[in-house]
Amino acid sequence: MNNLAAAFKPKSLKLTPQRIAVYEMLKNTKAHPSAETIYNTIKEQYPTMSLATVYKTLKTLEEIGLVMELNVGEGNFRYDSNTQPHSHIVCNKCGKVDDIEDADLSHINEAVKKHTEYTVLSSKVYFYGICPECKTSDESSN
Amino acid sequence: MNNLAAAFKPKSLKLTPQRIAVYEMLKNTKAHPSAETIYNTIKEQYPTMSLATVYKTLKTLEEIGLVMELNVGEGNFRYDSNTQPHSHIVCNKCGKVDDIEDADLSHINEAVKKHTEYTVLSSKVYFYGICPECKTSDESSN
DNA sequence: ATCGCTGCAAACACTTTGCATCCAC
DNA sequence: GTGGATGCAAAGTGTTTGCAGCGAT
Repeated sequence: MNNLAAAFKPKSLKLTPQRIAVYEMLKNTKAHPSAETIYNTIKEQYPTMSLATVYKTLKTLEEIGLVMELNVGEGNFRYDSNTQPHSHIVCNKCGKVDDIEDADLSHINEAVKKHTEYTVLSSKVYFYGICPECKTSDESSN
Repeated sequence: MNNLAAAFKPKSLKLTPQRIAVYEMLKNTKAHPSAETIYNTIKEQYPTMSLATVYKTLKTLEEIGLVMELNVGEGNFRYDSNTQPHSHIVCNKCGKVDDIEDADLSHINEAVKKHTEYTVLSSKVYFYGICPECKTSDESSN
């Protein structure tokens, strides 16, 4: 939350309970939730919270670099409060999204510069597969 | 189009003019168009074509592996008739999407297996940057 | 002739916007 | 006190679906 205050002050953004709740919720999960999921979670404690506010807050947080949007190809966005470069893996069965933090993929940005005339600024890498839990339930259903 | 006939016959899918038009249009462009763009292009020659048919056709083509969906994070899907593994680069200025075909990124699937308990099946890599055309127009506007 | 495909319109899911009220500063 | 934020509802996108008529096999 100190993160929030520090980032908000110079932009004269207001530190509202709703914004704090959205950011704290994201900080405390590894699930990369969608706006809808964030809304449903927070609503339990902030019954007045509206989905539009969640969207507006996420957009604000993204603009100041505290949150990043993920798009794993489901047709909606997921959000991640880890803004360090890292890749993600999606379970093709249950749709879960996990971080992949330790694999160093930073060299691919360098590698690709030899093959394009674009100025390369960033990259997003998504892996797809089957998570351990779904592998286990596969076995039991066979 | 022989591709189409060959892929359709065993699945008893019908080879309609609309489906041919969608697939040929995708085969003849490098622009990774959205469904809407495909629709607008084809409509000139097939005025009766409907957007719903474009969507249905793209879904069918994807299911039989003749087309792949791209999701560069715009909130819609783009389509690519090149189903060989390759990555894409998106211009942050004009939104253009280009193929990156020569950079060998296949090793990242192997690399990531050391860092996850998922069974890794596939990956999607998107680079973001500025395309040569937009770099040039930047200079002239400065 | 059959069964799948088309095309229209309506429905849907996700996200954004307008605006009156509210509250952090 | 003021200007930005909230929350509702309505509108906007992109995509999917239902169904009657059509057309490829």
